[in-house]
Amino acid sequence: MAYNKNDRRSRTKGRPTLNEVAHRAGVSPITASRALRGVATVAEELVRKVEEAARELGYIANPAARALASAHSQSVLVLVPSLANQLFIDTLEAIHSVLRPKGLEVVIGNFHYSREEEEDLLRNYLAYQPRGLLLTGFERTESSRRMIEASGLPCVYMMDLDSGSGLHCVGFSQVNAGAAAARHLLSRGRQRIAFVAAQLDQRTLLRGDGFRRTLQQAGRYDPAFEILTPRPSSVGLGSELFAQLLAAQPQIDGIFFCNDDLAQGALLEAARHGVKVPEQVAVLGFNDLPSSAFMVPRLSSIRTPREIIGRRAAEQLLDLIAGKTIAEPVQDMGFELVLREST
Amino acid sequence: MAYNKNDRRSRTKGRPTLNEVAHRAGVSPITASRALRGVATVAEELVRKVEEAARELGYIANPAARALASAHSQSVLVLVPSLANQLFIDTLEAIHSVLRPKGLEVVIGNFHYSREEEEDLLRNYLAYQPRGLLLTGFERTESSRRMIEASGLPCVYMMDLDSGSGLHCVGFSQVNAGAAAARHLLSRGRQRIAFVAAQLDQRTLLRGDGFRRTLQQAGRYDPAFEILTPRPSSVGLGSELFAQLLAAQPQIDGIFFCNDDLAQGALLEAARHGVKVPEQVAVLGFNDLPSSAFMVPRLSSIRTPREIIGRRAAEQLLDLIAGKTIAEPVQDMGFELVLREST
DNA sequence: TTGTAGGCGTTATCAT
DNA sequence: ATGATAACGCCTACAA
Repeated sequence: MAYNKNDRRSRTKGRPTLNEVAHRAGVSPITASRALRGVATVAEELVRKVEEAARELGYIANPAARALASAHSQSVLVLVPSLANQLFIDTLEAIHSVLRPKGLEVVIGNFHYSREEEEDLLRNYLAYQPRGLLLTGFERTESSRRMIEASGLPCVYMMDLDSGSGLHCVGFSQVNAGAAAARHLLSRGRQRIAFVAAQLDQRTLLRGDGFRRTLQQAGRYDPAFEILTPRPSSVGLGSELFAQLLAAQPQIDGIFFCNDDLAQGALLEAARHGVKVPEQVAVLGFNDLPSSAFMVPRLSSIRTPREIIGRRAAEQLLDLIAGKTIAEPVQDMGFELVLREST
Repeated sequence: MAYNKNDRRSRTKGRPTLNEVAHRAGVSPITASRALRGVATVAEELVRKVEEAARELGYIANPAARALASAHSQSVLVLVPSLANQLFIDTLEAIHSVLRPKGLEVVIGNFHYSREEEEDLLRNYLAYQPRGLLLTGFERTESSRRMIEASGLPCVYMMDLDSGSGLHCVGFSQVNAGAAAARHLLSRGRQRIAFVAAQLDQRTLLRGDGFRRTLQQAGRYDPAFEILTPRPSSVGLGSELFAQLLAAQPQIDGIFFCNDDLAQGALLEAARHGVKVPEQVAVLGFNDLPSSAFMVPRLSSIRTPREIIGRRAAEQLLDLIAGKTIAEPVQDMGFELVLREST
């Protein structure tokens, strides 16, 4: 019997193909395919044979061929604004932990807080035909929105909540979190309360809104007590802004920082200048990063449930991919005020 | 003229294909392909036409089809041990900045300091037929080594140096860095010098070796002044280990931490207990993370050139992919002692 | 410089 | 329950 050129039984180099597995198992390629994917009805014994053949050959499916034939890859595209913020690393880990066991690859796109970059990432990565999308927040370009819509892909939005839109989202109310921060500082008897924010992404701004509104309602809002800068958040920036704020407004007795790294920098700067925290000025952070608990004084913060958000968002996406209807498209995971020594 | 079923001129749904671009430009698909990739010799005017057609159609090549036909994707696989360490984020950013403009996608694999996980990642991601590999360090399983070898892919090793092997690597001598740390502490007149390390990956251990050897040569080595733990490095752990070490060995007057986060934790713990740094005990970190410069006192550290390492490694890989011969397969990027207030 | 033919490895569709 | 056949969209090889 002559082998035709498509027959790979005798091939000795390169990775094994489904064909070879099929031959070794004595079945047709399509049966091997089905057996390996656990779909449809394949006789138990055949499944066993195929799996054995695959194992012996060290067979691993070619994702490109698979994607081409099925018109979709086994990946999920996750877009985050930064990798420098531990917040998103934690989120990614959580996502990973639920998607990986399901055989889905997590493709990470870092858009550096740039809407244009996010748009580019979408344009490029959508071409990979991912199974679903995990996006951060609701703020993006019109083009991005259209591409997401046009892709028809299941999509879950993380970190923020948006009840009106009908979008699937898992997060917490940024506005409420900001309000809670203000209420806490107020409850500590603080009178002249500042807000310091960097990066100025949508969520930061919403936090600021909630914070500001609460202060206003308490008759304690002063726009001079606000520093907003688009510069990237960091410990160094926190030190700098703290010094700047206290120099300009020495009477301030409470500060809410939009992220823990800023607050940590403030704590450090305060120590350097002998400013007593919380006696002279209370410092409240946001996100509760791991190191915050070890600052001097230990930083009070608002803990955001990024692990749960990541997990739930991934699970919800899994359901969407499976075609299930989501009972609760808007999942509020809340947040937690973590009181330590700095407030 | 009847359209055959392969003819997509009239197709109205789904993403545009190369065929459609070709038709619109009035050329054959292969010419369109060549024009878009900028390969071979295609008449300038045809290139223009094809590009215009592609733009009008919003054409984006299907990576799966491309990978299947060409037997390789447009991705580079980068394997790092952690995303929680800013060190690797910086490295990834640098890699990104050189590979992205060349049209290469950076696929990130986080192996969580686990050799087994790295092996899994290789097994899975090699199936994607990346153009090249960017790996961290030299420590891995035999299987991993074999897979890398068998893949025949260009590969550059980052962070450490290994002159004997003939492997391409970009990094610095971990041993020398450890030695430099010891020499510095010694030069500060420290007599009882400790070494605190977590994670215990190969590079950390090598740093320890260099550090230890230098102390031994100076007659100042005491094994009781060493804490090695496989637990993950963090600020909190640094605080804990510092307290533990000083309780057990109060006479210690200098400590080298294998990573800045540990050193930062130590500084915080010292402040909490009124231990004077550097008067009573000098604290030296490693990597020089951004926040270290803002600690109280400002942390002395050894700055590792991860940005340059990432960039150079990526550039070297690009050369390898292009089939160029590398003049300097081993690139020592050095390190820098950053003296601040803690030593 | 351009085009033709064929195949890359897998899965969907339709039979059996 | 299993298989034959034909795509999937692009690129390599070779031919013109």
